[in-house]
Parts: sequence; C-alpha cells; structure tokens
Amino acid sequence: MLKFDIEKKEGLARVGVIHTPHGDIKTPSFVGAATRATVKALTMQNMRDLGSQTILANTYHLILRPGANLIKEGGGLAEFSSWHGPTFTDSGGFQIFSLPDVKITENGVKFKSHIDGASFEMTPESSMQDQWKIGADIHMAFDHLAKSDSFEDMKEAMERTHRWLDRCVDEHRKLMDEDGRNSAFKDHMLGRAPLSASEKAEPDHQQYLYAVVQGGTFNDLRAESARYCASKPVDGFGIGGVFTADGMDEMLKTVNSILPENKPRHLLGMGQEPIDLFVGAECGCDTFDCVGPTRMARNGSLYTLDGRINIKNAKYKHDFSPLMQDCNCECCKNYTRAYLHHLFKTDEITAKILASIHNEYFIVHTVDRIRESLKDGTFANYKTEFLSRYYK
RNA sequence: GCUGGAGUCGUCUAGUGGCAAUGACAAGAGACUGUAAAUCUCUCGCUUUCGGGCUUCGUAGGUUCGAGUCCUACCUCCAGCA
Repeated sequence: MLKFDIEKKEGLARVGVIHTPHGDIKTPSFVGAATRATVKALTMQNMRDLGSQTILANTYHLILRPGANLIKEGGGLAEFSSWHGPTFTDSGGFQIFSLPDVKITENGVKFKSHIDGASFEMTPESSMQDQWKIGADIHMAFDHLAKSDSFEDMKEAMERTHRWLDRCVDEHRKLMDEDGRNSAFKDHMLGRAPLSASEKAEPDHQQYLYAVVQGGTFNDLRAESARYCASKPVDGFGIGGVFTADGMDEMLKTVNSILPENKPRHLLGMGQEPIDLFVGAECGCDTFDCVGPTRMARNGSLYTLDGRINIKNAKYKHDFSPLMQDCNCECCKNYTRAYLHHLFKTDEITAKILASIHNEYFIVHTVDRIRESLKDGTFANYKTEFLSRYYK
C-alpha cells in the first residue's frame, strides 16, 4: 500500500505526505503536467528550481512515442526523463476519448494514432501493462469519459469505469506479482525459500494504482462512484471528468466524504484557475495537475496576484516593472514586462520558457502556500485575501 | 533621350470590365482546465440606428450602365539601349 501520512486536518482539507519510491510529496501539491515526459518549454532542472515536487506523464502519448518498452529500457519514467523524483501517469483514457473515430466496446477502446493513423486498442489490461512499463510511481485506472454530460451518458460511463476498474485492479496486482516482487518473494513462490514478514509486505519494485471517480455533475452518481472506488483495494483516487469550478465544491464534498480518509486523492486536470486549487484543497483533494499554467504561458497569458494578464498587449511595451512584484521566480527576479513583451512579439523561444517558469512557479507556490496556511490555521484568511484580489 | 516593364490597405502580394478589392506578414484584441495546442478565434479604408452610407488601387482626363482592370496625357521607379 502507498504510504500516506496525514499531519493535520481542517474539515475535509488535510496536510500530508505521500511516500513514493522516488521520494516524498508534501500535500496539497500541484503536479506538473509532463504529458510526453517533459513539461513543455521547461527542463527538469527548471522544474526542480521552481519547486515542483512531482510530475504527471501520459500513457497515450508515451505508447505512441517513444513506446512503453523504450521507457522501461531507459529505466522508467523518472530515470528516462532525468526527473528522478515522484511521478504519476494518466491512463490515456482522457486523450483517447477526445480523438475522432474511437470505437468503444466493453473490452476497451479502438482508436487510430493521431500521428500516423496506425490502429491501436487500449484496454484496462493494456493500460496497466503500459503504465507498468513506463514505471511511474502512481498509475491511474483506465476510465471511460462520457460522450455528453447527460445523465444517461454519465451513468453509462461511470458504470463502465467501475467494470474496467475491477480489471485494472486485477491486472495491476498480476503485474506486481510477476514483475514487481523482489527476488526473495520469487524464490518463495518457487518453493526455494521462506519469506520474512517485511519481504512479504513490501515488493521490491512497487508501483501504485489510483481508482478514478466519475459521475459528472450528478452528485448521486458521484457518490455511487466514490463508494464503488472506495471498496476496491487501490492506493488512492483520481477524481475525473471535472471541467469547471461550477458546483465543484459540492461534488468534491460528496466524493471526499465517502472516500477513505487515509488514501490520497488527486483532482484530475483542474488547476488553471487558482480558485480550483483553493476549493480543491479545502474539499479534501491532495494533488492536482493541469496543463493550463504552461499552456497559458506559451500563449502569453501570465498569472499575477491581480489576475492573469496578456503580456502581448500593447500596454506592456514600455512597462519596465517585473511581471509580478514579490515573485521569487527566475523570470520575475531578472526580467521586466517590457522585455517579456518584446520576446513574445518577436516570437523568441525564450518568451515561452520564461513565461512557463513563472506560471508553473505561481501555481506550484500557490498550492504550497495553501498547504502552509492549512498547517498554521490561516487558510480561510489566505483564501479570502487571494481570491478577492485575484478575481476583483 | 529611346524601347520595354511596373506603380493596389503599414509592408509584400492577388486581381485582365460587376470590387471595399485576394493571400501573407505586421498591428489590435480574445480564448485556452487528466495537452493531436510554441495553438485557435475575431478585428484590421472611414462611418453606421449593422440594412447600409461614404471615400479608395501613382495623378488628371476619357470610354462604359459599371473601371484597380480599357484609352490618352503626365509623374515616379526598374531594366536594356543610347
């Protein structure tokens, strides 16, 4: 079982530490979106420097290129990418469901590569196998995204997600026993040697599985999904299919009141808007990932405590102040808005690098400060102060 | 000086009798939430009660129902010849 220590609780919110084979994650924490085993425009050293604790890569993208086997050959995601720290993989379900011409059957999803049109089929088993090879510390179960937000489609997607979860759990356990067990365990299984308690308890090559809660905007479905996922022998939970902050707090309260307290919860894909992170943490989510901060950055939309600004706007041409006062990121400590404006207008690659450093830092540190404020009991004040200024 | 060619929105460019006029860039603004996104959308002569109205394709005339497109003259630029 994935070790998760809770240091402090406040309502549904909690401060904790997830202990992974590649290191600890202090939670709540923002996870950098490293879809193709890289955070776009940033090096892993950039990510360490800006304070990121962990990254999340994507199984769909990695099986197309460079292939799960190659990442395994390279020592697994953390080593292959030189991140060396804790890692997550998303199952690929979300991407595949966004492709045109997908054929969904009970067995899995048939789709064509967006790169060369080659036909693939991903099933709960194959996603688990690929994620095992990719070798992140924490894997997501292969879930089913609803094709619309109608109750019928949501219910169907949720129920299939549950059936697929059972298959994910079985496959994950099988991989653990075949590949993850230490040599002592394997000797034991072959009748060669007895097994000590610690050897039995802790495989040598451990990877962990999160179930994914579905149910869309229907809180009764969310509750049903949370109960189902909670009943399974998984290490934590992803909360999927959330697209807007509207009603998210109620949904998260419903779900996180049902999920067992002693396992971590990851809010999938949310965190472009700071309010998502405050609400998410307040309602008991421990980790977040989102492509928003880096995508916004590449497109010139940059976070400040007074809201996002578009650095390409003409009004910043002569603005020689830092992007954001009192920001300790490499970008704000060294460069002016006028310079960033110039880099964007001239389409220099450095524009995207500096902007990504800032936006990622901003979101990572906002969640870090949420964690600190929960620890010292000032969360409510921090939330009010931050949100009233940011969204004024 | 002669002979050819060319002058169209900030720039380059399409256009060969129905045109406020093509495309690109530049400019201005917006979007983006488990990344087919260093992407996409809108505006880009002036004006409007969004139906339209007005003024535009080097300049000035002309032919025509209608001219950026045809004719004449002039101006400027380019090439070749003197």
